This record gives sequence, structure tokens and C-alpha cells, in this order.
Amino acid sequence: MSVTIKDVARQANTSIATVSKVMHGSYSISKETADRVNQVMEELGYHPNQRARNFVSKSNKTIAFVTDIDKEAGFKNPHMFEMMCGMEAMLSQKGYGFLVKGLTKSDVCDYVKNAFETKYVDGFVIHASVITPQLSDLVSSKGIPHLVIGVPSFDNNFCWIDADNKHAGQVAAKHLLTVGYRTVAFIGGTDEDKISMHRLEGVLSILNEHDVLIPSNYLQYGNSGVEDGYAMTLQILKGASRPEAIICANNYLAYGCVKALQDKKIKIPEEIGVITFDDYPFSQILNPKLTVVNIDVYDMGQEAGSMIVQKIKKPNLHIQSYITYPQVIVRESTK
Amino acid sequence: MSVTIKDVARQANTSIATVSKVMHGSYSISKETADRVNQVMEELGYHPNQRARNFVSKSNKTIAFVTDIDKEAGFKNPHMFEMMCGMEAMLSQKGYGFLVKGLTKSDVCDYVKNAFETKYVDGFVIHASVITPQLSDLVSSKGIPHLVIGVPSFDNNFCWIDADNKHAGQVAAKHLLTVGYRTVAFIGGTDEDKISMHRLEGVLSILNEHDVLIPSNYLQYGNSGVEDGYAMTLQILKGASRPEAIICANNYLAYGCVKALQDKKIKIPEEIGVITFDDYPFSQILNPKLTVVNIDVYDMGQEAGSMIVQKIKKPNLHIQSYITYPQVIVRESTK
DNA sequence: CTGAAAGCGCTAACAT
DNA sequence: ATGTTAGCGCTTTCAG
Repeated sequence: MSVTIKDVARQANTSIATVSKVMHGSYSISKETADRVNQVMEELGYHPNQRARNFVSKSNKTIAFVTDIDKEAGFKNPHMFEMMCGMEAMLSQKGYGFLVKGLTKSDVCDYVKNAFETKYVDGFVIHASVITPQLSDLVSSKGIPHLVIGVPSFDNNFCWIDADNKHAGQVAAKHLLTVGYRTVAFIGGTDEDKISMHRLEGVLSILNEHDVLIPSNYLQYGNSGVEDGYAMTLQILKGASRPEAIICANNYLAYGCVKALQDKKIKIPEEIGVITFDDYPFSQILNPKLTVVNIDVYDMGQEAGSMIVQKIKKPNLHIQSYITYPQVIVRESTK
Repeated sequence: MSVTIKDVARQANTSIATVSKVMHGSYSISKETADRVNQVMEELGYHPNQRARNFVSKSNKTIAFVTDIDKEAGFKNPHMFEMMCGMEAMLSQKGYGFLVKGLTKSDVCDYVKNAFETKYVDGFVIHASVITPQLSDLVSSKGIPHLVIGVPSFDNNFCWIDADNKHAGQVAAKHLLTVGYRTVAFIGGTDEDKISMHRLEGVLSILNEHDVLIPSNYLQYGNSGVEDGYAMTLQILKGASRPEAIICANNYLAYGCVKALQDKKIKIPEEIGVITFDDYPFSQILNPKLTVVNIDVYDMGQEAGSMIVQKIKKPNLHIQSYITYPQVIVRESTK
């Protein structure tokens, strides 16, 4: 059996209450006894039993991150993992454990309900990919501490945070204008691609603000494959006038765009500048290296970690907001 | 306060012991009382407090995955996350929770010791990037249930599993020979890059077996950047005779290699075939799409999950082995 | 400043 | 078949 608080108390010639107090840094303990107790703890190699603590304090000090993870997730969704890393770091720092649970949409309700009722964990961070209206009802009716990552696409009572892609779009457009590009085109995903749409929204808001005209062929939508980026860029090039810069809604599109430009012997960044979003290793490998507006998802994860513990402490705290730390990383694809 | 076992007992007119027994399906309970108790539990919406259970049963039913995760890990190390996904899935299936803990090498010992002693978790899966000889001593002296992912590079008592990169190298070489390439070159990482070295080892074993001669310039080592792959390929091309195929130790190298070949107007796969390892999305984006030898790390994760729970049940089980599921995915860069 | 004692909710001997 | 009871290791009043 491992050493317990009793052993420490006996050895230090005090009561367990005193030992407990020194562990919690109570002021009402004389320096001598505190020192003595600390020393004994050291000698005995005492470690408080976390389970006992969890039990009496009615908290596990752990939060569950629930999301859908299937095969290939590691490769297809590096963002999510990056975010998880930030979250883990913050939770660790705050003394919380980070439990990850992969679930399909249909199983989430049951899991959350049970995990909450059995007090298996203290709170939940839930990826927007697995939320449902029923889950919203559940968490709000039971007051389950939670935080959703990603904007829900339906009416809800969730607390959520998301990256502000509109803002990121604004930052991209602003940067282009600032460094001297006068006309800009945009290639993005389909209507369903909310991220792309939000980025476009931001871009347009800035362009309008600066009275930059946008010929219709400057706006291209399609799938997000490399070849789609290639084709859309060609479409843009076909028009009467060429834009001075192109904003690509994501890295794949940007790769296709760069290829098309190079095939047409158009110099980047002199003749046309290219900017995209998210700092995948990818962007640094391409030639030219891509200028990107990066959203620090690690930071967002940290924020999420910090928020969920706040929520646990103040259950009536209600957060529904976009947060973001967009930052432009200037590389070779823009002047 | 939520309803406890006492409430159930009172309401059902029995003792808490009886309630506990019906929950655990004890045979020595009459059907009537069992039914009654179950009904009361239902009525009251009773859920056993998991924390109390953990406390008395001295087990959390959770295993911790400890690794070093810093910023960018999500982008730089998709493999690890893919592996984690497989592990999570398996552990979930076996009724275990999956806790992830990011730690630096210097902190791992303390953490593991403490987490074990405080019974915070039941077992550990540890990434080889954070293991030390001290940790080996610790886990073996205390009999801590663990499994390390990756071969340790020092004498140790760990249980470990790893991907068999040598085997993967053999598979790559064999495939090349099979489809008709007669001479093959290899570009890989530095001496310290064990993965690259093991892959090379496998390649050479097959080449020797088939009496394929390897001029010294066919073997190139360097860093693993795209530009390194480019430069090494050029080195190879400088030689008196050209190889018919090139094996690239990783994706970045492969990208540089392809670029160099294309700049030299060498046709892939007709004049020179290219093969690499690991099925990053990357490989499918390049033009031509890359033929790869893939190692299914998700499967490996599942294996790891399954092994650690075995270890918990049978502590004297000792595993030190390479496991792997290499599979060649033929795409455009080889005939 | 320190200690005694009462739980927290559950399991598991041990009685009955 | 069921109930009594003694913990598990810790926190936290409440006295001293």
C-alpha cells in the first residue's frame, strides 16, 4: 500500500488535519510544523491519493473532449489535433486531466448524459461535428458544463466558440491592399463550405470599404481539390482584366492556383500575389513559399480549456462568440 | 445533491448493501427485492457515483497516453494522432477511458510515478520520444503497467511495440523489382534518423538478395527537407549510370526528388520510378501521385490499446516486438 | 495554531 | 437472502 496522509501525520507527529492544511497552504499553520510536515512528505515519498480527493471534493478534475474520430482523422484534420494540444496544455496547467472520447453523432447524447450523471468527468468540450438539437436540450436542461468548438448551424443553447473566419478574411484583404495590390480575386469552396464563405465575407467587407471593384469572374467557387484551384485560377485569368492578387480559401486551392499561375508563366508575387489561410507545413514547402493568414488553433484550444474550467466554476456563464488570433505570416507569394 | 445509494435503500426498504448487490448482479438476492430496487433506482433516477466507485475499487478504468506535444504537433506529426485514434477506439471498446497527457522527457518519471501511486490511472502508453533509462527502471521496479510506442534506443526493460520499418523497406524494394525496375537508388535522412535507416536496411537486404548492384552515388543521406531531396536526387543523376527507380525515405524527400526529376525533364515513372513511405494526403496531391508503402498506424494504435489492457490483467506479460501492416498503394509514380 | 471527528458514496467482509 | 459495519484517504467544520 502506498503512503497515506495518516503515515505522514504519524511520522510528523501531528494530525491528519494539519497535514491536509499544509498541503493546501493554510495560513494558520506555524512555519515550523509546515516545514516539518513538508519534510516528512518528502522523506516518505507521499503523494495524495487523487481518487480520494476526487471523491471528497466531488470533482474528477478531468474534462472530456468528445468528437468524431475515424481513421485518417490524424491526416485529414490536423487542425483539430493542434487545437487538442492547446487544450491539453491549458487543462494540465489548471490541474485538469484531458480525456478524449471518439463518438458518432448518434451516441453523444447518451454518453454525455451518463458521464455527467455518474460524475465521470467535470465537463465536456464537444466538437461541433457531433452536436445535435437534442444534445443542446440535454445540456441546457441539466446544466451540464460544456463548450462547443465550432458554430452550431441550428438554434441552440450551447456555449460555443469558433475561429473568426470572417475576421481572418478581412485581415487577408487588408494585407493585400496594404502592400499595394489594387485588385483582388477570390477562389473558394462551395456554398456548404462555411469556413470558405466566412472568409469571403470578410474579404468582401474590406474590398467594399475600400471601393475596390470586383468583376464577376474574380469570384470563383468550387470543390477544394488542387485541380479545382487550378481550374478556378484559369477561369479568372480568362477574364478581360487580371487581378493583381488572388486570395485562396485554403491550402489545396492555393496549391492549384500557384500551379496554374506558373504554367501560365505568371510571376508570383510580381505579377500576381497569392495569399491563403492556415499555416500548414505545406505552405512552407511550396515554391514560392506561401503568405498565409494563420489562425492559431493551438491558442484557441488553450482558450477552450480555460473557458471550460471557468464554466465549471461559474455555471451560469454563457459564451457564444468568435475568437481568433489571425496573424499574417508574410512569405514569398506576396510583395 | 444527487440521489445516492442510501436514498435508494431507504425508498426500497432495504439496506445499501442489498442495493449494491443488485447493482452487481449478486445471485444471493431474491428476484422480488432485486426488481423493487431496480424500479426505485429508475424512479429516483439513480446513477452510482463513479468517483466513489473509483475510490473504493482503486481503479479508474482509464489509461494515460503520455507523449510530448508542443505547438505544431498536429501538423508535424499526424502519425501520432492517427495512432491515438486507433488506440482510443480500442480502449473505448474495452471500457477504458483514454487520457492524454503532454509532458517533456524530464517530467515523465515524476508524472508516471505519481499517477501510478495515486492510482490516477490504471496503465500507461508512453511515446518513445519521452522515455529515459530512469523511466525504464521505474516501471520495471514498481511493476507499472505500460507499453511504449517506438523502439527504445538504449538497454531497457520496457514493453514496447513499433512499426517495422525494415520490413516496410523490404516491401518497397520488392515492389520495385516486381514491377520491373532493375536498379534502384535510395535517398534518406541522416544517421540519427532511425526510421530512415531501418527502411534503408530493409531495402538493402532485398537488393542484396537479388544481387542488384548499388553504385555508391545511389545512396544519399542528408536532412529531410524538400531541398535536401532535390539536391540528393541531383547527386544521383550526376553519376555515370542512372538508376531506374528511387526510394525516398519520406514524403518531403520524395517531393524534392520529384521536383528535381521534373526539372531535368526526366519522365516519371517511365524513365525513373519513385516510391516513398506513409500515405500522407501529400502523396495524393503531388503530380504524379506518389506510390507509397503505407504503414497502418491506426491499426497499430488499436493493437497498443488492446495490449495495454492485457498487460493490466497479466502484469508479467512481456512484449518487445515490431508489428506492422505495410501495404503498397500503387499510384502514378511507379510503373 | 492544532486536533478530533464527521462525513463523502460506495464496496465487501462478516453477521444474522 | 439481507443487513451491519468497517473502512477507502481525504477535506472541513468545530472545538480547544
